[in-house]
Amino acid sequence: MENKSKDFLRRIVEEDLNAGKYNEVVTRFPPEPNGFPHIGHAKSIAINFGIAKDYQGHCNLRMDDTNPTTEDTQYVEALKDAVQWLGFEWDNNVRYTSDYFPKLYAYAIELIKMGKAYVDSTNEEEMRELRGTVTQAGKRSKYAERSIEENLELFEKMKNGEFKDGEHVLRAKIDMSASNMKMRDPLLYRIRHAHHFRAGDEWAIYPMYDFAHCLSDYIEGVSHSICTLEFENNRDIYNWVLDTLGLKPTRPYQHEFARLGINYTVMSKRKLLELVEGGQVNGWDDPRMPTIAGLRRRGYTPESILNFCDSIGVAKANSMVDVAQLEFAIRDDLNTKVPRVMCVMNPLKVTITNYEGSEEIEASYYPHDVPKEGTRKLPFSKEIYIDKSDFSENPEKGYFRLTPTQAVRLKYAYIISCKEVIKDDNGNVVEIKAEYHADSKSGNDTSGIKVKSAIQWVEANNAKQIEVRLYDRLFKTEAPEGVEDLNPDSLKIIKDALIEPAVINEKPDVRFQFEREGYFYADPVDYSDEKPVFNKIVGLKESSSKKKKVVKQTAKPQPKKVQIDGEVVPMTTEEQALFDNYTNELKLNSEVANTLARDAQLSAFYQEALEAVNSPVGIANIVTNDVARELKQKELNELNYTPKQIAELMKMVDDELISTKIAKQVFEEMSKSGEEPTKIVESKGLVQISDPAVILPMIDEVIAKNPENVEKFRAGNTKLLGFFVGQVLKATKGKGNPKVVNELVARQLG
RNA sequence: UGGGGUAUGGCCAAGCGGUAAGGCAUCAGUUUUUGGUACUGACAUUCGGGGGUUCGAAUCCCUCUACCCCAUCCA
Repeated sequence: MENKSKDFLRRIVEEDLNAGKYNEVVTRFPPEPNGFPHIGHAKSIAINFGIAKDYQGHCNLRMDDTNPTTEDTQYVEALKDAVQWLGFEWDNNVRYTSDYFPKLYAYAIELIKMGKAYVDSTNEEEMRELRGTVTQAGKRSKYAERSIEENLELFEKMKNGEFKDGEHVLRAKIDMSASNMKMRDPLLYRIRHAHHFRAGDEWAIYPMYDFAHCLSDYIEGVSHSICTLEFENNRDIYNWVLDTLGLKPTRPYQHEFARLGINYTVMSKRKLLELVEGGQVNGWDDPRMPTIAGLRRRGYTPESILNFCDSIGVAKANSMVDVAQLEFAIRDDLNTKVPRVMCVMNPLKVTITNYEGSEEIEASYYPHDVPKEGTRKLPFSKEIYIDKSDFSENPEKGYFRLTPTQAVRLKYAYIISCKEVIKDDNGNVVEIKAEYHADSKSGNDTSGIKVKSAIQWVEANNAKQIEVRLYDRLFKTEAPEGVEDLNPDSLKIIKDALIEPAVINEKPDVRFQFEREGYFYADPVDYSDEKPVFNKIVGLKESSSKKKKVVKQTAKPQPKKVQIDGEVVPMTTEEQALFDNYTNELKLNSEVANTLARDAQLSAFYQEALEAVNSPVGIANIVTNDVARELKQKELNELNYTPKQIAELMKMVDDELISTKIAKQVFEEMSKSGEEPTKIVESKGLVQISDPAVILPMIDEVIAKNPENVEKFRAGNTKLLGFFVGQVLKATKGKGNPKVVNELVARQLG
C-alpha cells in the first residue's frame, strides 16, 4: 500500500485523518434491498469495506429500506450473503434505516419548528409544474405559508394515517429558484399506506432518500459517505439537512465515485430483472448473470472479484471496463490453485491396435510450475477417447495435433500415430485406428519421436459421463440495450462429455482446470454423483495461432477527428474598448487582453496594480493566470494580497531579483499568509542564483549521478534536458536562474 | 437550454510545473508433455481541440468541443 498511488477517496480520507477531522474512519455500504447485488455492488463493497480496513476503522452494512413497496427480505439475505462471501465483516448488527424512523420523525418535527419544512398539499402534476424547468425558476406552493402549528398538526395526522396516499407531503423549504433542481424544496416525507417488510404497518409515512440517508449516516457516526456519481446533485441537500439541523460535529461528508460498467453485459437492476422475469436466464443466480450470486455459481472466487475491483481503480470518469479484465482476474487466481484433469468434450474413439491389456499411469494434478502436491491414477487401455477437434484429416498449416501423417502425444502416456480413419455413411469421422509407440511412455521416452502437442484423453471403460455447461457472454454487443442484443449462444450444454474417473471418485476439489479447455466448477445446485454437472468458468487464454478462425479485428485507424470550434460570445462595447486599449497601448497579446477585458474583476485588479508599478505585460500575465485561478474559488475581497503587492512581486521579476518560478512560489506564500512579497523573498532567502561558478559544480554533480540519462541524451533524447534542468534546480532549492541553468546544462551535456 | 461532473494508447488508470507509472488487451521471442503458465521485448514524440503564460505545461490561465447526471411522492 505504501508505494502504490492511492485513489482519490483514500487521499481524502488520509487528509481528513491528518487534519484531525475524525478520530476514526467509519464507512457504510447502504444498498436498498430491492434486488440482487451485482458486481457493481462488489466494487462499492470493496471500496467501503476496503477503506475501513485500510485505516483501521469500520464499515456498517445498512439496508436503506425507506420504500416499502419495492423492498423485501429475500434481498436483504442476498445482500448479507454477498458481503460475507466477499470476505468482509460489518460492524455490529446489520443496520436498517427503518430502525431510525422514530429519530427521523423527530428531526422532521425539528425542521418544521424551525420553519424549514412545511406540509404541501398540491397534487403531483401541479407540483411538477411549479418546480419549473432547468432553465426556468420554480414557484413555491401556496401551502408553504402554513403556520408552524398547522404544519405540526398536519404532519402528525399524516403519521397517524389520517390521510390517503398522495394527499400531503412534507417538504423542505429551501429555494424554488435554485439552479440545482434537487434543491427546489425537496420532498422529505410521503404518505404510503403499505406494509413494510420490517416496520410492518406502524408507519403511514416514509422518509425520502434525501432526508433519510444523510441523517442515517449521521446517526451511525459515519465519517465518509461514499456513493456513486449520480448523487452529486444530492450532495447539496445532504449538507443542507445536516447543517440546518445544526447537528453537533463531527458529521459525515459525501464523496462520489464512478459506478462500474462492464461491456457485453447489463448492470441496471431494471434490465437484470427483465432477464429474470422474461426467462432469458434461469434466475438471479444464472451463471451468465453479472450478479454476485451468478458469478458465484459460475465458479468465480471471492479473491478474483476483489482482485478485479482492485485492478480497475476508483475514479470519477464514467467508464466501461473490458470483460477481459474480469476474465483475467479469475484465470490468474485459479491458475495457481486448482488441479488439472482431463476431460473430453466431444469424444472421438481411438483404438490402439497394437496395445494389449491395461495399466495405470500416475499423473500429477498440478503442472511443473504450480508448487502444489497431489497425483491420481489414470487407467489406460487400447480403447480411449480424444476430442474431435484434436484430429484433422486435412489440417490447415500450423495444426499441431493428430493427423494421418502427424503423431501426437497422449498427455502423461504414449505417442500415437494414426493408421486408419473410419467414417460413417455421411463421411463423418467416427473412429481412428492408431498405433502407439511402446518406447515413448511419458517420463522415459526413448523413442526420439518429436511431437508438436500433447492432448487430453480418457480411457473408454473407466471414463465417467458428465454434463458440461458452456457459458459465453450473455450479450453479443458491447453496450447492450435489451433482449434484442442477447447472444443466442450464451449457453451450450454438452450432455455426454467424458471425464477421467478420479474427478468423480476422489473429488480432489470443486474447481478444476480441464486441460486445454478451461476452468470448470462443479455446479453447487445441480451436481450429484449420479449426474455430475460442471460449469465452465472461463476458457484458457488462446494464443492467436490457435484461434485462426477469428477474423482479426485489427485497429480501425480512425482519422483524428476534426473538431469544429463553437462560436465565441462577442464582447460588449466596453469590453471591446478595454481590449483595444490593452492591445494597442499596453501591447498585451490578444489572448491575455481578451481574458482581462472580459472579466471586470480582473481588469480592475490589473489596473490598480499597474498604477503601482508600470510593468503592463508582466502584471497582466500574473493576473490572468494566478490571480484568475484564485478568483475561481474566492471572492475579490477574500484575497490575501493587494494589487499593489502583486505589482511589487512583478517588479522583483523585472529586476531579475527572482525568477518567474520563484515568483510563483512567493505568490503561493502571499496568498496563504498575506505577507509582503519583498519580506517573503528576504526571509526565505529566495534571491535567485545566476552565478555560473555556483551552478556549474551542481550541474557536474547531477551529470555524474545520472550516467545513463547522459548517454540517452547524447544519443538524441533531447527531452531529457528538462530532466537535468529539473535536477539542478532541485539542487539549488529552486533558486537557480532557470535561463542560466538551461544554458549551462545544455553546454555541459553537449 | 440552467446547474453539477468527466475527458491521458483498443479498455481501465497513475500523474498535482521538470524523463508519459502500472494492469488488461494486442504483437513478437524464450521456456514448456496444456497452442496454458512463467519470463523477455514491442506497443502515447504526446494527454479531447485551439490559443496563452513559462527556460520548461498532461499539470496554471482563456476558449471551444464531446460525453454523463439532475425537472420520480425511486434510491
